[in-house]
Amino acid sequence: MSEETLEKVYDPKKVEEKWMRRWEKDAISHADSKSDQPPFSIVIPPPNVTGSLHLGHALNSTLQDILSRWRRMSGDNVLWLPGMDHAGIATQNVVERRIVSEGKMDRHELGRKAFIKRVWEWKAESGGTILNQLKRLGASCDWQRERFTMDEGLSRSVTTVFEQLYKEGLIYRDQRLINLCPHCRTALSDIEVEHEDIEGKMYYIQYPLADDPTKFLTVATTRPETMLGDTAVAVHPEDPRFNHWIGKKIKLPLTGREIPIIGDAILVDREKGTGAVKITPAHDFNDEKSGKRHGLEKISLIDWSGEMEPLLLYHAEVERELANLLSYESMTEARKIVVKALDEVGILEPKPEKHMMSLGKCYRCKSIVEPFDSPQWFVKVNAPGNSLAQAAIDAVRKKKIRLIPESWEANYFGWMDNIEDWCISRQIWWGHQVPVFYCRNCDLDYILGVPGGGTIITAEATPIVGENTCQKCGGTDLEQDPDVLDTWFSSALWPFSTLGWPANLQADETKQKEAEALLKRFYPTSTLVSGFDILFFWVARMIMMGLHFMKEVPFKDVYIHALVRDADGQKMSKSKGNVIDPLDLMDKYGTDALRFTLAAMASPGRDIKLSEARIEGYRNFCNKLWNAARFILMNRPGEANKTTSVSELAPTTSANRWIQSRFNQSVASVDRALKNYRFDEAAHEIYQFTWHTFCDWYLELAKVDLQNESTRDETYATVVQTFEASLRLLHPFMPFLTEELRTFFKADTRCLALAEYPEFSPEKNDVDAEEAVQKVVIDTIMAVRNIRGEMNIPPSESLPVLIQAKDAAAEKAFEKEMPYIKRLARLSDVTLGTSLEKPRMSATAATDDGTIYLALDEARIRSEIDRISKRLLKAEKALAILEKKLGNEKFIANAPAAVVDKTKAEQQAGIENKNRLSAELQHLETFFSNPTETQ
RNA sequence: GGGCGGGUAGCUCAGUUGGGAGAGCGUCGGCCUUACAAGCCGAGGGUCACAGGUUCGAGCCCUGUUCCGCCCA
Repeated sequence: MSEETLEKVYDPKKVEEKWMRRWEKDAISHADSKSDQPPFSIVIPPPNVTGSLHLGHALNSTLQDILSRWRRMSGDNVLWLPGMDHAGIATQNVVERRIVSEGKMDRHELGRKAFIKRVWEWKAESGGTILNQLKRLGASCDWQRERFTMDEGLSRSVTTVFEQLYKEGLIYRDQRLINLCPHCRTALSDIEVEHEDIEGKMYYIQYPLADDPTKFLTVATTRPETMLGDTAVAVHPEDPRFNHWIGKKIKLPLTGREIPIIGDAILVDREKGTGAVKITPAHDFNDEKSGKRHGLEKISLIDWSGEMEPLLLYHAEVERELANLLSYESMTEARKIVVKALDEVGILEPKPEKHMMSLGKCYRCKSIVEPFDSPQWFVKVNAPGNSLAQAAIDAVRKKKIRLIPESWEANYFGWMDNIEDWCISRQIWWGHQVPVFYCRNCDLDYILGVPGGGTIITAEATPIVGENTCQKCGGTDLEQDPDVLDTWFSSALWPFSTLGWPANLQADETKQKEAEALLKRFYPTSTLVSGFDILFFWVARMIMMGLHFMKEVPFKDVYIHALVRDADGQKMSKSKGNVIDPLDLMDKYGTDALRFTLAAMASPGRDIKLSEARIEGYRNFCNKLWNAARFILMNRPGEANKTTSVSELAPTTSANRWIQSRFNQSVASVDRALKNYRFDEAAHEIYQFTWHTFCDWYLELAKVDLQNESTRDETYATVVQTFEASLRLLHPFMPFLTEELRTFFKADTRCLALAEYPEFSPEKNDVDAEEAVQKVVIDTIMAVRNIRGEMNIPPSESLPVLIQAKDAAAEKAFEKEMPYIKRLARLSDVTLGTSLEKPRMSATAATDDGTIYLALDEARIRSEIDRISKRLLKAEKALAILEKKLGNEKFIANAPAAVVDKTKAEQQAGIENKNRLSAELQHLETFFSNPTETQ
């Protein structure tokens, strides 16, 4: 290919798809279960099967891809395992909406079996678009090993885990309050409830004594509608106002019931409210605990839809007229009705009082959740002697698992120390059905049909787990538990279930061997990359399950990244309408630019406010590299082939030696940054090197050597070598562009993705070359440019200068590097020497090795005076700080000698600089006091 | 109420053994310098939220105040 075919501007669209296909064809990311290379494994946080790529995924996957590509190129046997989560509630809702739109009422009309079939059909048709989007992002997952939380193997893992935990007593069934989402009609775990502070109203209700209706206790509540389910009123046992009433009875208003007054020092805070508290154990978590302490009955009022249920109202002995009004009303409606009824009786104290209260909402549908009394399955997380949580805490405390950034540890410990049992049953259909059965013969009374379809099995039924027959009667007529497991239950097993655990249950011997090999090689996985929002949902539970079943941590490092927000720092959400679609950004700026932006902004512990300006900047970076490649191709010797062998190249020119040394140091920085998960630092280092060091300085210097017959070949070779190596260094961040560009310089049939990552080697450091170029070339050129810039001397105006070298050695150095200096500073003519006669009036600049004189015509003397004045002011300021420091005796006495010496040296240099500048200034001013002398 | 993170240039943010205040974008000035105007060269811009303390020395360590964000109760 020649330069004619390279367009002036990089167009990502033309190359991205090609390389996506090529990587897939070459299976660059397929891990070898038998390879002896060091393993490196990552399991992807499985996106929801219903999902489509958002910026969170883009960030998460970009970081994983950078790690994967980096380790792969570094010689590791990399497994990045992709897959999806069945996302129980979310998926069920999606499919259910479709059914409704097709004219059916709801899933119950379809029936469970048919519904699940429909979900699978939906998945086959429209599920998993996100995986293709990940491919577009360049994700180098091992696509041949894609898994799904509901696939056969993973379902086997789920059943195995459930049965074992049950047999260990770590899974149990209980009837208690859980969080009910009335909209999703299912139980939620505690962390699936989001809390929101809202301004509520406090109601004060007078509860009359049963034996003396003239006396009453006033209770305060934010939820008056639940009073129909009260089973006691509590006061503080040491509260002299009320404690003599303990043991008496209350006639519960609006009902036919009498309830006891009890003393409860835990529940009642004497300072707050009225000092008397209504207890509703079926509708409040704290009341349930108090009820348990005092043996109170739980009287529930609502059904699974969160509506007032007539039979329950009857059981609660609610006055019939009121019960009729309340039947099938939501809690919100019920509140209005009950408040009105209380008011009519005249026992509502009118104290309109605003009160901040916390409202629980479903994390899926944002409906208000209700505490609901029902039979559910739980995982016991802190069983004495067999505590899942304690093991998970210890693993992090003993650094078997590192959280990065470490600051998340406090959060992790805080949550784990207070963790409560995990409610894992969900009353939905899409998911792993609880692998528990009940005997229709023995427990028929406990298996209840629910109006509108479905089954409820009460807590009294005896679970049959891992057996085909009833242990009591030997019967085989079994009914499976209708609930399904929390989606997070199966994703908790992801790091080992995806590798084929349990291997002994694989279908055949080949599969078993493969599973064993995978587990042995890739578990524990190396790194988990996760957003902090699922630290508890997912990460903590993987740690518990991994430790329990594999006896080893599931991953060694957890890199926790932040949220991607919009440019104003707002969380992106559909309802706010501020969602930025990463695919749009990829279309507009190219995938590499987006990836690079995300990596460069991924500073630990800080949210990413994504701005398009930043992406645009990195789009420009892509273009810069593209044009560097164009330039290099333009300089390719006609007959040269692509396989420039430069591995043993020992360059001789200063520029060539310099760039090799500089590149080597960049490699070290990038390596250090990546090892510390500092994606931002790695990205900045590569950006800085390729743009400013390689393009801005080196290529400009190389132009000189390329025009010189004797240095041409080595220079072209060095240019290509360094550029190609830079592409490799950059590849994990910008896979598409780097692959494309490398094809012009390497006839390698392998992808760049499989090439070697640059390695730092101390012997490649070249201190002499670095110093020569920095001091003699760069400092000099910058000095001249500063003069030009300040005086607006255009580059087209070539300048003659004098360079006064400070000694013979310096003179030699200037002599040697003069071609670079002349070209980059655009000098027409240079007079070099150690004792030159300087021009009468000139602009001057000093470097370590000499002084540069630029003859001035009269018109520019004024601006030179300005320029020198500015510099003098700066120099004086800097010097003053140093002198103050050195004038402090305590500094001399206490600071380390090295610091003092350094400061003294700086002071010396500062003085010389200042003196030189002020002398120069004086000299320039003589022109105006005595202009004739200029001639 | 408890916990965590943050307040650094006009904007977005870096800045970890305490000793130089930095980057990108934007701004200003000069350039179509034979790869790149999505570019090149130069320049300006900050009492590092506030108040104390430790130290020879604090953006960095300690205490308090304040504002913003998040998590938990």
